[in-house]
Amino acid sequence: MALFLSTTINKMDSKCRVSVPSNFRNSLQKQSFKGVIAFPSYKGSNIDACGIDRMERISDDLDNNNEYSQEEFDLISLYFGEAEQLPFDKEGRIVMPKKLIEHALIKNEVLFVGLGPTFQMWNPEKYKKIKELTIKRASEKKLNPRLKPIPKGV
Amino acid sequence: MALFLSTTINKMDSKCRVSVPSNFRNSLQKQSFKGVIAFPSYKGSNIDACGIDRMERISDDLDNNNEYSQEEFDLISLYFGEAEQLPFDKEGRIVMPKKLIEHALIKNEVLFVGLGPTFQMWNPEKYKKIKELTIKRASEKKLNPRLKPIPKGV
DNA sequence: GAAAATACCATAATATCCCATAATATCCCA
DNA sequence: TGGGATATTATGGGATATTATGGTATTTTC
Repeated sequence: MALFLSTTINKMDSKCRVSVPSNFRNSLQKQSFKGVIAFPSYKGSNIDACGIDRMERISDDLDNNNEYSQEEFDLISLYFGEAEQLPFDKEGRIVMPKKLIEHALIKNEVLFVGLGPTFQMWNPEKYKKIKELTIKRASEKKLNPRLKPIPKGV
Repeated sequence: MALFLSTTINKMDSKCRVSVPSNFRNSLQKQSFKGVIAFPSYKGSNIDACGIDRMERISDDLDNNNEYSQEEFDLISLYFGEAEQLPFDKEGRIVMPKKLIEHALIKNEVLFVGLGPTFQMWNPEKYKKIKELTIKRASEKKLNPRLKPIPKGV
């Protein structure tokens, strides 16, 4: 499974092309579809993304595992419908579709942030605000930003 | 699991390259990503680091374990975004990103401290000060500096 | 045929490789 | 156990490759 880490800001040009950061690209290039799967996030004004591998796994799970409730099933199905398949060009760029640009309020810069098995794309300014808010809320609730004890000696 | 022990100071050159101490390198070289995962510490001006194995476990846990609250999830996600993936060059060096250099106020030397499953990187002078402070506080509180029995698997 | 999408080429900046060296650590055998 | 022989480090610098980013040409699509 891909593991996406770190944060990068890249420019989007007049043709809506953006370079996917090379460290993200490396794991995506190895997958059966050479590119990015992207959705509008239902939580906020950003784009959720991953590689095709993850989609295939979710698809298999949906097919074979009956533990999903009807609501969950419907929601996941919606996701598939909204997913955009964005292939790399020779230079490792993707073209941002208008829908996603509008949803994430992207202007001429795209922030890529790794979230482990997935990553997100943001308008850098929006991201900064949300990040600060998250930290503020966490400190108000006295959440310890340390990772929980991880099973088996991590 | 990697076990990082002892302390070393190495030089950072004009290209921001630093040799990772060979005893640290040995266990990191065996992991699936040959290099170091590094974050700005949330506690102070130093860098927290580990190998990719640890991140993969955390990532899997985050993906499969639904016990996290939304706040916790968001906070951990931030961590992934701040993580830097630093590959070894052929000589066993990593390149320190500007962000981390600034966070840890590193000049031209990097101190590596082993902390068992993880390690830290410091500006040597900062570390010295913190260390002295820690010892002073402990002696004021008459803390017994003996190691406690360590929970299983750490 | 016009507009949009895609492929192709160019380039500056950056990162990585590759080689060299001195210092240190490790080995090995008398 | 000593001490020379060998290997491994940490470190430096120049050559090479990769990235991110443009722009132009060619192909689609309707």
